[in-house]
Amino acid sequence: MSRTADRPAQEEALSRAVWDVLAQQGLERLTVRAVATAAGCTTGLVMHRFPNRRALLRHARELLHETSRRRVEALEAAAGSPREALRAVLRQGMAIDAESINGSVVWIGFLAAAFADDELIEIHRRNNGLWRQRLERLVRAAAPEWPAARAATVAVALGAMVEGAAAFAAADPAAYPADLQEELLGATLTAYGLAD
Amino acid sequence: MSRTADRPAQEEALSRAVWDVLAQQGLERLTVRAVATAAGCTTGLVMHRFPNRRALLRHARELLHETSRRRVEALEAAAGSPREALRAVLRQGMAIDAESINGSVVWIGFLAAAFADDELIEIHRRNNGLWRQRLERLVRAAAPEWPAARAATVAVALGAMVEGAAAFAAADPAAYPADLQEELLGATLTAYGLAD
DNA sequence: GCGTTACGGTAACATTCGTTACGGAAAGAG
DNA sequence: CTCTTTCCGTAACGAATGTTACCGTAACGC
Repeated sequence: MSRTADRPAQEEALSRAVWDVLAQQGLERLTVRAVATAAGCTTGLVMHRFPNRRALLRHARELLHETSRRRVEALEAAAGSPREALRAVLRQGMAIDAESINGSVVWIGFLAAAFADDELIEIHRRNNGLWRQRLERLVRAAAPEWPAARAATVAVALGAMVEGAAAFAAADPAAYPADLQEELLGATLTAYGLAD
Repeated sequence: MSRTADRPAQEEALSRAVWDVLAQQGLERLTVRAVATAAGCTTGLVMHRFPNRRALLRHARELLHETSRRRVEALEAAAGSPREALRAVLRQGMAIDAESINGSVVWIGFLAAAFADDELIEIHRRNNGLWRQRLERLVRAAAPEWPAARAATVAVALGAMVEGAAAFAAADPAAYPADLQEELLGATLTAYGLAD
């Protein structure tokens, strides 16, 4: 063999470049050239790592999910109680600092792109289903006395509220500051009887 | 003068074509030619009605807001009680049939486009602020005994839940059917003590 | 009926897109 | 040191984009 490039590391760097472009320039300017520029390389490397643009987006979407899954599992493991775990996991889905605001913008960009790409929408649905299952499990642990149907409904309601709040905050951070979002989460958990 | 074209009607038809393309092909395929084809004309008419593509998108976005505002006000006027009005207004924000699912897809498309267009994001923020004020007013009417801060928080929480649920349903209608969304709304209103 | 004027379709423009092909260069094998 | 193999930047391709210019045409005033 000759020189060996660290392909996984390059693929991850390119995926992060996809996130950057999506966060700072939007879906319409998410071109192969823009990604290459953001990654500090040329289109040559991009097209040698991925067969085409769609595969690049798919990889970036999968890696985004994987990253957030790892973060969520760490939060869950670090939590002192089921209700603490539920709150922490929901909280990380909101857009409460510059990084998570960027994350929400990227999330919305991928969602919009998915409507024009069957494979992206498939990835979205699978990940959303896993997210829903996770929330359901956390709610069941936080309220063991509830019937299963109640836990399922409340889990989706909580997930939807967090997702919507993150979208609001991503589009207008000044109007939806961090403390407002924290208050939303606290009020909602309290309303459902899931606060500490 | 010579022949007089019904410019407002044409502009509305073109805006509706923008919605159609956004709903059926996604933001990435939202081109001037695609809009013209969907409207049954050529790019010539489009570019004679709007100075450029961005102005076309802006008009379509404004008209979308105006349309939904009228629908919401009709629901509000037809409601028999403040709580009925609140529920009806929130319900119409969800994606419970083919038309409202399309509406949610379009809404997400415009939001994603707004991140790359200062004027679009400005329109979004203004409309979102009006939507927030409306919900706040409806919540105050539905729970007159609440302090203002409580009403404001709950209004945003309700709006975020509806928006998130609509996004979930738009991306995966089979996993988030109409009755599930109705149940989400009912459970959330009940949790806040705002159900009938 | 005729001339004028706005209307909008046609076609072209430069630019940018995704993708492909090529070639120079760097690193390991012998 | 040399040969070989992999890596990736360069440059080009055709297609598609937003936008502009042009021109036939249909309707209205007279």
